Amino acid sequence: MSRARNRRGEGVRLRTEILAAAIALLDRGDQRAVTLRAVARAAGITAPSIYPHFPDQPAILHAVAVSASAELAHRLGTAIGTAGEDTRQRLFAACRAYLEFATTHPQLYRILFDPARGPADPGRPVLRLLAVALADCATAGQSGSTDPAADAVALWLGLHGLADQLTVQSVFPWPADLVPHLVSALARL
Amino acid sequence: MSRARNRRGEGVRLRTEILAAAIALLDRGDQRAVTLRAVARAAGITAPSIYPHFPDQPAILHAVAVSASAELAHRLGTAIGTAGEDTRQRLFAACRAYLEFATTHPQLYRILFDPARGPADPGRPVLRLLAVALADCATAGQSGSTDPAADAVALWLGLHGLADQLTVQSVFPWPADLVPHLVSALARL
DNA sequence: TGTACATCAGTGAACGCGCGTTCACTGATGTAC
DNA sequence: TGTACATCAGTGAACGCGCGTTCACTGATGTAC
Repeated sequence: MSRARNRRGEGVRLRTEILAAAIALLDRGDQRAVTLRAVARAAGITAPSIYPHFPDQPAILHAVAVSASAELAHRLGTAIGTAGEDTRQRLFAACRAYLEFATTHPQLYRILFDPARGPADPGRPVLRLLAVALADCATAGQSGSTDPAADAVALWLGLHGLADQLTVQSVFPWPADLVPHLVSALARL
Repeated sequence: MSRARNRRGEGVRLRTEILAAAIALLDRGDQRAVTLRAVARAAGITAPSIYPHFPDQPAILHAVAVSASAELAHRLGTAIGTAGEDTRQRLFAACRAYLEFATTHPQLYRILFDPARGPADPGRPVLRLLAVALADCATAGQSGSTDPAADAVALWLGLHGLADQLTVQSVFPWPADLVPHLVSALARL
C-alpha cells in the first residue's frame, strides 16, 4: 500500500476519494461491479476503511446516484446559460446536454433513476429547467405551447425514452433527424 | 421434496417449470433475486437440476427476457386486433397495452431492454406494430404524419420514456391527460 | 523545551453467507431378448 | 411372460469464491503539562 494516509483531522478527504472511485467504477462497468470491496481496492484502501465514511454498501451507491443527479442538472443549467439569447436554441441546448450526459455516462444516467439508489425525485430539477426553457419559447412566440409545465413533462419523457435507449447501445437504425424531430413535436415548436 | 419427478422422455417439461419460476421470481422482486439457486428453490428442485435445461445462470435470465419480449409484442397485437375499426382507437389501444404491461410487470419490462439479458433488438417487433397502426391512421386521414415509420420511432421512444418512469413508481405529479397528450403530439393526431 | 498521552486514520485477519458449478450417485422406467 | 440392463430425471454433498461486516490492532500526529 503506497497510499499516503491523510493527516489528523483530514480523514474526511477519504470520503471524496471513495466516492470518486465508486463513480469511476460504475462509469465503466455495471452496477454489480460496484461492491464495497471493489471500491476500496479502487481507492487504494482496505475494505473496513470505508465504514467511517459510509454506513454500509448501499450508502455508497446512493451517494453516487445523488452526485450523478446533481451533475446532470448542473450540465443542463450550464448548457442553457451559455446558449445565447435565442429561446429555441436554449431549449435545444438543454436537450442536447441531457442526451449527451446519457450517452457519455450511461451507467450514471441509469442509476440516477433507480428507485432503490437515486434521490427521492430525480426528475424534478431537470423538469424545472425544461419547463422554464419551454415557457421562454412560448413567451417569445417560438412555441405554440399553452401549458409549458405539462408540455415539459411530455418533452422530458420523450428525452428520457431516447436517452435510455441510447444507454443501451442498441444497433437500432434511427431516423437521421430524430432528435430535432422528437423535440419539435413535443415542444410544439 | 414432495415434487413428483417427470416420466422418462418428459424431462423437458422441467424447462418450462424453471422458466415459469424464474419469471415469477423476477416479477416480484428485482433482478438480483433471480439467482440459479433461488430459481431452483422456487421450482421445487435442487440447483444442479437446472443444468440439463440451461447451460448457466445468465441463460435463465436471457430466456426470461426473450419470453417477456414475446409477451409484450403479443399483447400489443391482441390489443390492436380487438380494438375495432377506428384507426385512431387502434393506435391508442396499442399504446395503452404497452403502458399497462410496463405498469403491471415493471421488472419484466425492464429486463426486456437490458442489453446483457434481452434479445438482440427488443424494440423492433413493437416498433413494427406501432408503425403499421400509425400508417393506418395517416391513410385514414386521422394523422398528419407524412413519414409513419419515422414518427413511430418518436412515438415509441415517448412511450418507453413514460413506461420506464412508471416502472420506477415515482411519486411524480403527472398532468391528468398525459398519455393522450403525449401520444397525440407524437403521432400528429 | 521535553515528554507522556489521547486521538485519529487506517490495517489485517477473521466470520458467516449465498453464490455458481462439479461430481458421483440413486432409483424409477422403459426396452431387448 | 419374465428378467437383465441401459437410460433418464433428479439428488446430495462438496468445492472455491467474493461478498459485507466485525473486531482488535498499529503507528503517526497533535496536545497538555
